[in-house]
Order: sequence, then C-alpha cells, then structure tokens
Amino acid sequence: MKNLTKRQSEIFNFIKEEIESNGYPPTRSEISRTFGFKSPNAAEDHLKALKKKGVLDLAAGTSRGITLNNESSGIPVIGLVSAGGPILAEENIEKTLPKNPGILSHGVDFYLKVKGDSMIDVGIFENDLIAINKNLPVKTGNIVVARINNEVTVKTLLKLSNKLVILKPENSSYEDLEINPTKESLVFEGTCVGLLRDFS
Amino acid sequence: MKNLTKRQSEIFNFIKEEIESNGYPPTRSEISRTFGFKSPNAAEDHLKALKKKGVLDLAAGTSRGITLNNESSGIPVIGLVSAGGPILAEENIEKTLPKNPGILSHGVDFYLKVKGDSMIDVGIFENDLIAINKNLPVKTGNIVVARINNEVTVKTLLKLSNKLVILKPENSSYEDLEINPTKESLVFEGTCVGLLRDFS
DNA sequence: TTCATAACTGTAATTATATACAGTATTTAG
DNA sequence: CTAAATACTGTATATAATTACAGTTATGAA
Repeated sequence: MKNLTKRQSEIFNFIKEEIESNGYPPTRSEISRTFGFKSPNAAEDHLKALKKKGVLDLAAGTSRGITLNNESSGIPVIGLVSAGGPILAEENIEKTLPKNPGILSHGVDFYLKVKGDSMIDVGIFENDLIAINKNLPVKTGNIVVARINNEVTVKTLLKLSNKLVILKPENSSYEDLEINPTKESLVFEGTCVGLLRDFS
Repeated sequence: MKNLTKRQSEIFNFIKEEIESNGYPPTRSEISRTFGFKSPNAAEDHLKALKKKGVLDLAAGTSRGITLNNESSGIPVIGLVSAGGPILAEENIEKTLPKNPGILSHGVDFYLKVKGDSMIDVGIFENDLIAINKNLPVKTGNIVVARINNEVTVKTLLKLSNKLVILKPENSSYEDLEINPTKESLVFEGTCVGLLRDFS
C-alpha cells in the first residue's frame, strides 16, 4: 500500500470500523456525515484516491460496494528456512493461518515450525508452531529465533552483550551456544510469544 | 430461535458467504437472483423470517443493512473445575477467548487450563491451554479429558472397554490409572485437539 | 510559475434498494 | 380442522446511494 495521507487514513479506518461494528461498509453520505463534509462527493473523492492507492476496491453502481484489500492476508507459517534470504521470503512460507487477535498477548508476525528436539524441556516439540513477534525488544530469559551464520535456530537467550551471546538449548543433552557477535554473524529474527500445537 | 428451515439456512449461508467474499451483504435483488426468485419480496420475506428467528438484524431503510448475529461469543477457558456440576458451568469459566477458525483442524468447544505435570512428556505443561472438542469419538491413543468420580483429569487413553479403561499419564513418575467403569463413575468430557501456550 | 494532488462545496441525475401491499400454494403445529 | 408459518409471484414507489460535472482553496514539486 502506498502512503496514505492523514485524512485518507482517517477515512480508511472509519470504513474499517464501520465494517467491524455493523457488518457492512458505509455509504458516501455516512462518511460525509461523520467527517462533517457538506457534499457526498468529498467522500467519493476520498474513495477514489484510496482505490487508486490500492487499499480498497469499489464496485461500480453498487451501494456500499467497498471491499478492503489490506485486511486479511493471514500469518505466514515458516517451515524450513533456506539459507541466504530473509526468513519471510516467499519460498519459506509453507502456508498461512488466519489472524487470531486476542488469543496471545503479543502480536504474531509469523509462525515457525519447530525442527528438532532442542527445546523439549520447555515443552516445545518437533512440528509445533511457535508464534514469533519480530519487533519485541530482545531480552535475556526469552526464547528467541536467532540466525547464526545464516542458520536459523530457536533457543533461550541467556546472555546478551557486545562480545558474548549465550543461547541455551532447553534439552540437557545439548550444550549452550556461545557466540561472539563480532566474529560470527548473528541476527535476532524475533521473540517467541506463543505456541500452537495441532492434534489432528 | 435456531431452528432454521432448510431454505432459510441456504439463504443465511449465502449471505454469510457474500459477506466473506465481497466484504458486504447482498441486496434483496441479489439474493433473489441467486435463488431464482422472480420477486425481491421473496428475499424480503426470508430476511424477515431470519430476523424473527434472531440470527440476523436488519437496519431499516439501509441498503445492504444486514448484520449477522455472530453466535461467536467466544470460547470459554476452564480453569479449576469445581466438583459436582458440568464442566462448562459458569463458575468454572475463567474467561473467554475469541474463536480462531482455521487454526486447528478440529473445532474447539472449550479450553482447559492444565494443572500439574502429569503430561509433560508430551509437552503439555502447567498453565497451558488445551483445546477440547467434546463431540469427537473417544478413541484410544488420543489425549482425553475424563471425569473420574467427579474429578477432572487429562490423560492419554490407552484402553477402552466395558470393564477396563486405562488412562496413562505422560510422565514416567506417574502410574497408569486403571478404572472399572461399572464400579467407578467415568465420563469423557472431550478430546484434546490442540494446545495453546502464551509467553507473556 | 505552472501543474498535480489533496481536500473539499454544491448541484443534480440516474439507478439501486428497501419495502409495503395484494395474492397463491404448500406445509406444519395445536 | 384450522390457524400459522413457509415459500414464493407480481406490482409499485419512496428513498437511499452512486457518481458525474463544475467549482474553490491550499500545498508542494518540477
């Protein structure tokens, strides 16, 4: 989506809220009434601008024929991460799951399908989906998704300093990873905010 | 209020699908066109009947003013189960979580907050929420919610016969429960279809 | 300076839509 | 058996809604 102006965002959000609360989009008149426009054409102009910017679609000759585009592209499930590219690269996306607002206390940017048994002591098993937020501040004690020398791994972050990062597998048969971030490439891809397991 | 006729269900589902795919409800004419009615009043009559039955609301004088009455008031989270009453009794409901269709392969009737460590070997930890479907056939090998002599427990069902039911805790320091259902009261409250853990 | 975009006012026409009224035929519950 | 509910046809109309055209004012970029 292109950059919406402040006013356009207001209009867009109003439409979104109306759909949320009523179950159907507003008319030009309703938009105008809400924003104090004296002409329904003001709303028409805004809708055209929003359509031009691609955030919604308008069905010609159709009352309330507003379809939001932005809304529901789902949350990607990342399976095996191929080396090199970004974790959310399309080739890594196994499928998408619907958004589930309100179930977890933090937002979820993607799910990562767990490989291996390095976290079984905290109840994270192979093929579980862990919910990742990629914008939370990386904090010791949290379970993080780290990329070390282009390999993605899930561990508990034990220590975080300029010269030493310690990542702890939650499985007594594995040893802690000690990384010197000045010598090895280390990127934090996100923090684990939840776990999802499907018994099918 | 829920006994819709076959035709009414068809109409209702069509409206639901239209909202899903277009983002706004259909008009009387669109409904009539879809079902081959020769008068928009046929649709009007149906809408009135559906309103009367409480499954939707109509905004007078409003185009596409159909609001579906989401029966999705949320999925209850069951904390401690008090002895005696049914598991879904109000006093057991700790809170409710929004429905999350499409995330788990089976429907979820309620979440049960896990107490104790009897299932840690399969990665079910204290305070995890396990998603329970109470209508799936009870099958050996599945993790089930059972009520034995009025006490609710979560275990793997190992054996199920008239004279002997074996419930296995997934923790090597616990022993299997062997129940004779002719002598002890045993009710299966549901089957575990998923697990939810929130790292907050 | 000039042109495009944004953000409106004001008017008006066409058409999309809701919805009442008057019927008919069939099915269902008391 | 009868009244009510279901499931429509057919007609009609007020009004809800889209949307074009013609302007105004302000702003920022070329």
